[in-house]
Amino acid sequence: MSFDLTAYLPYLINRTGVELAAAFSREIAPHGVTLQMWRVLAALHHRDGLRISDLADLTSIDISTLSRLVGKMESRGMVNRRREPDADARVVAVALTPVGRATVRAIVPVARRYETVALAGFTAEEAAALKRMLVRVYDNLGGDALDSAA
Amino acid sequence: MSFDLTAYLPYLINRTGVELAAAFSREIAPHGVTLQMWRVLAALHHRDGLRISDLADLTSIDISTLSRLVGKMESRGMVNRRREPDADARVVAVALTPVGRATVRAIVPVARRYETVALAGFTAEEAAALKRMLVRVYDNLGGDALDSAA
DNA sequence: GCAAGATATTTGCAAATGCAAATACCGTGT
DNA sequence: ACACGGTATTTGCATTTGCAAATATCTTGC
Repeated sequence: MSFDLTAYLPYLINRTGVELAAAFSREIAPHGVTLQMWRVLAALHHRDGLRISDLADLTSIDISTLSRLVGKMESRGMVNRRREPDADARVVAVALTPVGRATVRAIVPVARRYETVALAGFTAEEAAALKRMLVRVYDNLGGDALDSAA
Repeated sequence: MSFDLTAYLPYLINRTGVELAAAFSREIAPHGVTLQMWRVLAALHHRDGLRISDLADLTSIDISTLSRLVGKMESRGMVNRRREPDADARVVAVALTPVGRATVRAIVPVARRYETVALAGFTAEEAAALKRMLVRVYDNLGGDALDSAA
């Protein structure tokens, strides 16, 4: 029944993610942005005009949380929400405002520095290998391989 | 101002961690255990009799959340809390009960299977390399390298 | 053209979370 | 022995979270 926590992948990923999130949150707080808001901003920087459900996929934030978060960001002038009249009237397209874009511009350098610190001591090849492996793990979880009984 | 989200390490780590957590949570729910409870149980399995603050370090759960969580787990009979009379009376040692140990025994196989699925297609060397790199990233974040201005 | 089932988003609500203050205890210097 | 600054845990409180129900819209089959 041995089970080595310190070599258990979910443990290693979780603690790294939590640490990264906590440190980064502290750093962007002065910009008036929470970590979740940054995730939305980064997703919209990646591709603007996303729908709420696309944002949920891209940010790993629950869709109902996002609905409220986007509302808050809208009231702060970072994004706007609109239903395209000519398209499916159920979907809400979220787009960056000039303020939102300026916020992204302000935070991207911080984000870059963060990655640099996280990967200190890594060669470019190692960093790329790590990222590739994380994508593979993510993809492994996507399927329904886990639905089967033990 | 380009910023490729899909190659951004914190993004890759976060989405993998969230996915892992969500899927695993679903799976252990029938055992009457939440993910956070499992983290506490796994930490105590790693080393029993830990104090609340040690548990916080090991599980990445906030200490005040842990205080309440351990209370709940105690009321469910999974752990007990005691202040050692001969030792520092401020500290609370948390220990697994027989019920807690049985729960660990029930969940460890699920956890093992999870790691297997997450690492499907990885050679043993690749898996080990991934884990080593995650430890390195975690260690990189530990210091105060991030406190300095950009 | 309309009923019935799908899909996108919002909202209700209870539980979880995290910061800060409160509490309880320890240790040192005098 | 005692005041004082430090440490461990708990508690107060406001915010965030996520599930499920409600709402609005679409789509398909008839």
